[in-house]
Amino acid sequence: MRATQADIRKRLIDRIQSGEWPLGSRIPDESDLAEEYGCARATMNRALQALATEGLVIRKRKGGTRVSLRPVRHARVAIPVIRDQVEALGETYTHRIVTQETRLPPETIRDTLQLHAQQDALFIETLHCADDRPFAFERRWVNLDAVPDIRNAPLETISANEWLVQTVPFSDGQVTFTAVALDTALAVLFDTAPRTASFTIYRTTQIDDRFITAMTLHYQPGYELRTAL
Amino acid sequence: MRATQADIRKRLIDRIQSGEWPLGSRIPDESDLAEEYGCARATMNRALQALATEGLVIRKRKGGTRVSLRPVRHARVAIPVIRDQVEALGETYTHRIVTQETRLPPETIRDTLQLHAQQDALFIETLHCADDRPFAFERRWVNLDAVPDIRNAPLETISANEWLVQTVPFSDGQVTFTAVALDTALAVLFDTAPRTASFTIYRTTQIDDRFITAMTLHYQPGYELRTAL
DNA sequence: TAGTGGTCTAGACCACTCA
DNA sequence: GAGTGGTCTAGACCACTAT
Repeated sequence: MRATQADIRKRLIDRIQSGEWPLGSRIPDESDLAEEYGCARATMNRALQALATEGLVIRKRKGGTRVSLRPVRHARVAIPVIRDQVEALGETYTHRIVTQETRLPPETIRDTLQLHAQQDALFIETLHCADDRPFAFERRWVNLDAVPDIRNAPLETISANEWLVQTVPFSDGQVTFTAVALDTALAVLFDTAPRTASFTIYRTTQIDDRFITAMTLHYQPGYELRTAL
Repeated sequence: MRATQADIRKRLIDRIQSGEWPLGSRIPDESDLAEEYGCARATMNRALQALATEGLVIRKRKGGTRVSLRPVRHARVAIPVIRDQVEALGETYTHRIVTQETRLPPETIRDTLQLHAQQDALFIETLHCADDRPFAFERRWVNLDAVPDIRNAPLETISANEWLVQTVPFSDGQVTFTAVALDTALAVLFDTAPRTASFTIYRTTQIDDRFITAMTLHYQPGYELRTAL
């Protein structure tokens, strides 16, 4: 069988793990390795690029390819729509709008969404439930200039989370994971003690330089976000 | 200038965002698109594969390429060595071993590391500090069969975290992010109130089918893990 | 400035999977 | 069975950067 990129990658990793190529050392260049493994340079290039993406090697033009001294591993975390997350657990998704109003946002939100000084924004609080039990609580500000149509969206039927994903798909954004203590009102919602720890995601969404929405999502106590390295 | 994969990708995304290719619709195949954009099929293939990796389109042999109905975004999170994390903040890293002993692990750890019934494992608790302030607290079990040399490692000088990254680099593993309430002892360490919320990472590490270590890492209250979508 | 990786082209064959 | 994506080859030129 012909050598594939995946095979070659494994064999290269072996040479690193075995210590044949120590951390920080320079390894042969693409052309030499391609010849050694009997493949085209393009194939070896793909294999080495994959290793670079994983953080195992560092590649520089003219500088060659080196085994990473400080391999930084990356985890790829899926950020699904909450409905999908609940349904993936085999439970029934429902949501309830707790607050929905158009008003002046606080300064931090105004800065984040890059709004003008006296510009209103849409504020929505949504409780997401799994089998009627609270699953996550969402606080969201929406830039009405960026998505004016949301004024007419049936948010009782389709959550702002879903509506935005369908309407402004493929946006860019920033995500922050953290842990916060639930305030009293949220503790009541989740039927737990005040100050219980909640896994929390803070997220902003934009398309190009147009800031669309800023959201805080508090998950139910005990929620875990899992992934493979 | 010749059309590059990145240019083409942007132009394809535009056609999706503009609604020309609605969610769920099938888009032309590689060869047609390559002809339309005046590039080789391999180039178009790379562009489309990138979109597939981002979750924007779904590709199937014979089935063609479709715009994803439910785009699942992914965030790529770096999992650095804690020393690097602290030093990236411009602070000085130190660590202190709180506990270090070889003993029988609890059942959950025994299962996770796939140890025999009466097999000892190394238990280490480490406090990681930034400018002498507690930064994160690590509880770790190490499979001594997998890395016997750790018995002789100078763990006071180099933390188990760093030693393992250098010794068994490029391992696979599972990562779980969650929020937990600090117990009393940890609250004292972090100089905060008991039950304060702590961003917590649970992680296991393996090479092939060899389980090396299981670790719980409690970050200081207020810690945030940031990334871009 | 020369060596190295980055990436495109044109062609080929293969592997899935839908009809 | 036929259409589509998956991926390899061989060659070329370009862009960065270490020396």
